[in-house]
Amino acid sequence: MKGISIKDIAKQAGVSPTTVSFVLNGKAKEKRISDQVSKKILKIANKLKYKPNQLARGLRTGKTKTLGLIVEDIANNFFANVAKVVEDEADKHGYKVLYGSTEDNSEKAHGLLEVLKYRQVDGYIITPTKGMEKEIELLKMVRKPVVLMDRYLPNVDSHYVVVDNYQGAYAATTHLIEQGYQKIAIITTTSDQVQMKQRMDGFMAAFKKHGLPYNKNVVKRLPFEMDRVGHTQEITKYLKASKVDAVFFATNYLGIYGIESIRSLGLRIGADVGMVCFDDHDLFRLHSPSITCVSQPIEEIGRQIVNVLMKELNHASSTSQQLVLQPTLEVRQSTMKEVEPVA
Amino acid sequence: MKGISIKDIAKQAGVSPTTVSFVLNGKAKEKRISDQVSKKILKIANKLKYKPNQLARGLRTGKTKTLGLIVEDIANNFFANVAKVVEDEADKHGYKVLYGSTEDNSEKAHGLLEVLKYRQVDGYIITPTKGMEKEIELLKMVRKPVVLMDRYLPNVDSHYVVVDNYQGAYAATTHLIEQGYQKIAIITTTSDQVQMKQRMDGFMAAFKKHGLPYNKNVVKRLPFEMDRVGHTQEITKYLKASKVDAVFFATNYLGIYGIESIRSLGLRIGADVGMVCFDDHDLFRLHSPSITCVSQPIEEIGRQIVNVLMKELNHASSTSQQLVLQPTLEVRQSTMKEVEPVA
DNA sequence: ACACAGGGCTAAATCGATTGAGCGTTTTAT
DNA sequence: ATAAAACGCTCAATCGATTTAGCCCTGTGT
Repeated sequence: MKGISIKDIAKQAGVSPTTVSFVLNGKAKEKRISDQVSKKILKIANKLKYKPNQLARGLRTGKTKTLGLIVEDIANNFFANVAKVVEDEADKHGYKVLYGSTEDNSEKAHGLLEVLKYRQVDGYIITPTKGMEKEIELLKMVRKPVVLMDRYLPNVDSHYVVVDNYQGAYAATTHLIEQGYQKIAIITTTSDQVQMKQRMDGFMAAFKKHGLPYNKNVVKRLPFEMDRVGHTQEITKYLKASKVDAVFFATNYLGIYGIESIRSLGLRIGADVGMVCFDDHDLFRLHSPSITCVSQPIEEIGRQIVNVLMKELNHASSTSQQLVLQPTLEVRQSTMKEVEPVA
Repeated sequence: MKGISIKDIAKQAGVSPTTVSFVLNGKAKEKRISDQVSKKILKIANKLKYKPNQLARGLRTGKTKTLGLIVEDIANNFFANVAKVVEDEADKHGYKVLYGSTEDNSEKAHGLLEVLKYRQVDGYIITPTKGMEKEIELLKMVRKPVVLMDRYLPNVDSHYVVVDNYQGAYAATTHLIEQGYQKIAIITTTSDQVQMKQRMDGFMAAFKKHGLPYNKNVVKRLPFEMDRVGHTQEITKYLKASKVDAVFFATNYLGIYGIESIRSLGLRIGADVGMVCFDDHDLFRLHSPSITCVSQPIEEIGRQIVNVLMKELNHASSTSQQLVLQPTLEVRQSTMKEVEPVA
């Protein structure tokens, strides 16, 4: 029950714990341990199924082989999926993951960082909240690798892995225009975080490129804190008043509320009102008509996050790795003016 | 950067680390440390924002204040939601959570247990896979608290938190009957795990109670491994052949495939074919018509899991705590024969 | 006055792994 | 021939907190 320690191996091999440590850490050559002894130790370690005690090791080396994953909400589809990939990838490198959700609340985020800090995690994967700049800088100070995800902080030079929100929004909007929609609107949040700003910019660029007439009614902003009923009411009201024929929803949940709103007006999605949404969701794929969306490469996001983190853990680079992945436009039925037969 | 240690406090207070440790662990009285010294130490600890190094503490005590959470799939809605509650609750007790997904694969599950073991987690929350009996027994041997979730192993005496699958299925089936559906079928998995068996039993009990005519066509079983296309094809074929007027889907994903299948047959959900599904999903709530389902009390499940675990961590009880929570039937449009206006 | 009983605190061992310094012996270089 | 280098390995300190054993001092009882 005690678990096999390095001492047990040393005893069986008739050598000192030091030697065992050297061999097990691949320093046999460097430390001039004979092949005979090396082999013997390895064999015994295998036989005993020795696993180093990570606590002891961590105490001595300061490395815990643990990563801290701070997401906005682990119960959210996108983050849960990324979390899974991250866990898988980290595992390949012998790392485990401690996670936590911020609910986009700076206080909670701060608390999580505190805990992870005195748990001595080796690296951080963070979906930053507002005003987190100093904390990220602090982690950089103490040379803890940090990779931001989903969004980054414009005035902090850090590693990050995000998608090209601008391009995604641009492509989605262009698609709507090419499908023949004329009065296109964007429904977004009041947030000024970078990812939202870029989606807005991408939308506007496509909008203006095609010379669509702009007035302030083209943009509808809704506060994140508003509840479900509030959202659908506002969207419904807006759709009724503005008589748009297509909408670009800047987030997942806005799209969902949008579906409800469009339906409640008795309008047909696609035929009467086209729609595209940023970020995919089971619901969009399975809905009838299915919903066109800008899909984020979740697998790749997760892989790259861990990839960047591992590089930093091995030898910190001087320049920040800032990866902008391309999302893909998933064309579905919600952007088709002709009614298609249900597949 | 080094972090405040117990020695720093000792130095400032002019006492030994031992004394500091006693005071900080609330053993001041027991160890007869004077109030003066106690207060002084506490004050300094606060001022310095001392946080014990969990590694050192863990090395000495064997307690890491970390829980291992092994779920079937962290990217799955249900598990992700439970995970979130678990994390929150654990945090209240000063515990952090290491997670992992099994994909219902015994090999992966075994690997996860290995890692968590030599990471010295204090307790385990496990969604067991087949043939995990010995491993659970082993953990019991070494007195590591384990709480199973979602399902349990019938021939292992362990703690667990599950929902009343039988009642849930019984209520759902009864509801279908009371809504006037006559030819009711169950579509379930080929799995013989306990939760599936109970759902089947609950269905059959309601079915027979109301004297519905039984023949083997009432039950359709589909293998878990089958892909999406296979599932929808099989379900579609079955629905066409059996001419049922309502279906009880025994899981989440079967219900989703079911929606697709029913639609592809040009049938109206609710009006032509009633449906109920075990387990809720965003899609069911937002689908139109919305889907009646048996909803699991996720908050409560998460809370109770941690609750049981904490009790065990504090003082192991001799009897197993086996909680069976009641699910609730969420009646929605998919079990209404009359077509309702979309809300 | 002397033993004995607390009271108030500390020294040192311990958990398991890592690592800088170093110790004998043999080989190589000069 | 003799110092220096190469070998092959080990000692002991260290990480930070916990915990057992015990030291010294004061007060009490007889």
